[in-house]
Amino acid sequence: MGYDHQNIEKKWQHYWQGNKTFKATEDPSKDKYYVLDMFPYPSGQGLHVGHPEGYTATDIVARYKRAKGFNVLHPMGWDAFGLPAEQYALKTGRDPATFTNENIQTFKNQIQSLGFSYDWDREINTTDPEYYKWSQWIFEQLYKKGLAYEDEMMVNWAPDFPGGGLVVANEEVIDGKTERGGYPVYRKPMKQWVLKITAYADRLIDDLDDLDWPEAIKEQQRNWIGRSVGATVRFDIENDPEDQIEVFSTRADTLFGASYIVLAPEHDLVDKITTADQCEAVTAYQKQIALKSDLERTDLNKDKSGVFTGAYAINPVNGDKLPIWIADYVLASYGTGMVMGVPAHDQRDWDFATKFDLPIKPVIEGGDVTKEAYTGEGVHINSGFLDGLNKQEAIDKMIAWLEEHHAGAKKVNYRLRDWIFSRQRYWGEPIPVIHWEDGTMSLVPEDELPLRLPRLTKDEMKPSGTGESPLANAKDWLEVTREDGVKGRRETNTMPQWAGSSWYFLRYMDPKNPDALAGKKALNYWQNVDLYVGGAEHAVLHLLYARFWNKVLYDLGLVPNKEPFHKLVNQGMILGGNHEKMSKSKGNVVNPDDIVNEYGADTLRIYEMFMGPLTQNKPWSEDGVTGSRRWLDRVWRMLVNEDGSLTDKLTDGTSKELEKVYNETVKKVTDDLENLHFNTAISQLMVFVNEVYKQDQRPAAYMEGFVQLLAPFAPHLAEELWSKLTGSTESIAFVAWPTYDEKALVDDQKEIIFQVNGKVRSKQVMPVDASKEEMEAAAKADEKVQKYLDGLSIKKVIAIPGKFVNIVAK
RNA sequence: GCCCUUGUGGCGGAAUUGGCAGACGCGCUGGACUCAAAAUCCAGUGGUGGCAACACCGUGUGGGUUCGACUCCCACCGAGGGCACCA
Repeated sequence: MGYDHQNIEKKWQHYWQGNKTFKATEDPSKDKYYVLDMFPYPSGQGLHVGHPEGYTATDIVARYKRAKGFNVLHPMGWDAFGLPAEQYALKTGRDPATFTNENIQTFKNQIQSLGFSYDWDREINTTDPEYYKWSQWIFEQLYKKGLAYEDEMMVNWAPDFPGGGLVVANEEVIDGKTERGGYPVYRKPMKQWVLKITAYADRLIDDLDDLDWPEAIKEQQRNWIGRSVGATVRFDIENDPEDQIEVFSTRADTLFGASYIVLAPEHDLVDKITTADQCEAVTAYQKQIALKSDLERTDLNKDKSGVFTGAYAINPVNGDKLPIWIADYVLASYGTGMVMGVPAHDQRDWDFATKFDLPIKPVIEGGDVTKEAYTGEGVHINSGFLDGLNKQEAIDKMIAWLEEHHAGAKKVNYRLRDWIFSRQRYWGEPIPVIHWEDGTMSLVPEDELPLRLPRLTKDEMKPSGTGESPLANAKDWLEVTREDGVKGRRETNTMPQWAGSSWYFLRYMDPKNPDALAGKKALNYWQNVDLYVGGAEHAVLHLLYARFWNKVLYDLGLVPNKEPFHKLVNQGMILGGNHEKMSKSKGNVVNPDDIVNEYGADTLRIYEMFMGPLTQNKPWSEDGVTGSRRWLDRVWRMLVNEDGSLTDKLTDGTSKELEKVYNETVKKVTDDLENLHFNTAISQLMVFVNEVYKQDQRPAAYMEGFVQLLAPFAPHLAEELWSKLTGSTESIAFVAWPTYDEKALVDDQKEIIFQVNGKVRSKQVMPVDASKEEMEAAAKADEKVQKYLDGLSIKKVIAIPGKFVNIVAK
């Protein structure tokens, strides 16, 4: 009878649940620590071995911080709205609410079988009306602040998306296709709900600086927001006193080099300025462009195309007549949707000008503009009052000139666009808005929230075919009548999956509060998330949206912190044994349930943490799992006999032989936990066990300390060993973390390295406080060193006390 | 094209501030135990040459800085990820 993981794990999971060991309550006498996992979407597939990686990491930190005396908030919940459930419902006719709850139960059982120390009393579920009541409430606050508006706008329309097509947010479009499923995306004007995330663009960029996040993620967010500082320039239009051309440029200094103007084909001004004889060509081009998907407009078509409108603009700085063209390389959605063409110093403009034979006029010295655009630095030429200036001076001077002559101004532009918030779907939070037949619109009153999703039959859930949400089929739900008899229709679009996850970290602080998204007291105590762990795939979606909502709530005085996640860590992916991403088709998927049954949750936890650094991708290895299990067996045998009794090698007091390695282990494991270096912490625990096996005596104090160090990693085994060792009936969870004796780490003798010309040639044990001179003398006297010095003269000697001596000789 | 990350034994990976490269684990080899095997325990294990002491080589490639470079600098190559007609 050895280490029986089945019984031990069941026993302690039962104990923790029965005793509510990990229940968190606000306790002002303790420092708080909030450690959070990105909550999962409870798919029908169940847990993947990738899930436990991050969850184990946060669980280790949670358990460590508890032992360090922190009051730890460590919750779990379900991001349960979303498209896969709706597609499954369409296929099977089953009610999404029902099978979503079944999936949640499966996920929960699986997660609980891994022994994570979540406070399950705080479990949340985004599809629970008591939860989405507050998602809707937040939407209403956004609306009241003018941050949620309905607009007829160009949206990303994916007509082939199963279930009748779908509008997706800009962030959900990858290479002109939908992130989910890869369906082609077209631009289409549609009336949609939009959130004004652009109003927060500057703060979303600037506040990144103070966050303890991976630099790569911060950089991605900065790129996504895409702040660019430049100027607008206004051009009069020949024979059209009413209108003006206004372009955005980061290089206003090249205005003297402008040789044409380009408008986006969709721009409103196009129809007004096009001359009669160019009308046909322009209309044909517009039609052709409208049929292209985003992918065709960008990736697939690097060749420039465009049409002349027949109109001319007047360059404000020199009065030049510039032809106005339309071309699809100018995007309606960025800047003003118009650009000035400076072919000599912009490659795109150069390509266009070359193709259509427009003049190329250099205004910066350098390069050869007959071959390509020159985008390097240089002195201005052919530029009137800018001649002789360098880039920055010229930009500043030109902007001053434009402002003085009312022909332009300094301007900041963003790549970020407002967040398209409507989804033509059933399985999401209903947007709490009513459209009245008198043309007005109102919010569902707060005291009527939550606005519940109606149940739909299989037929009702089918797409309407118009691109409208299936909720349009729910007649009883849809139609409302006001007290004054005016009829209305509910908004049928629902919120995207990102809504529920944009604020869930706040709900955990006070998950049952019926009167607020969370109570003041709880919010002020827990503040924000100290450590947030999850996959890097959410770099610009979830993490940007959650920061945005948090800032809005902060501005409303509802949350105490301007940023929701102080420290962010992205765990790496667990790859298949063949170093490829796990997938069903490749047949390299590992099911965590199998590992837990055969080897135990503690083995899985230890293995996943020992594989390598948390943040890196690592291949799965079955041999690695058995190795981890063998080590836990070894730990068990270190303390427990075959018959289950404690080993008779246990002794009172400490031991000289183990003193140093024990203290080193406490120090190393503690330091490594602070830095999330779980793999090296485990390796140090292994070193300690190896040393213990070399000794006959096992000092109880060291054994207990070791079990405490092990507890965050392998909590079930540690609880069992702790109860055997100490006879305690209490959990190890709150036993104070071991400390180490600094003095025990210092030797009075140390091995000193003797180098000749940087190569190790000899070693000698010396007193640790030996002086430089003593070390140098010992090195020179060393036989082997002398051998290498033979025939050479010593040029220099470097000696670092306690480390090494290097003799440089020629 | 631009940006970020990364490259160390047969494999996963370690190496604090520039100071013994390869901790720990897997695998492999040998030994102990056993009638035998498994399990376990102990030892060895970067490459080349040598019976050996030992020598030389060695952290993607080529340079450089330094008494000393996996670590810092320059150029290049490979892998992974992000952005990409954003004016």
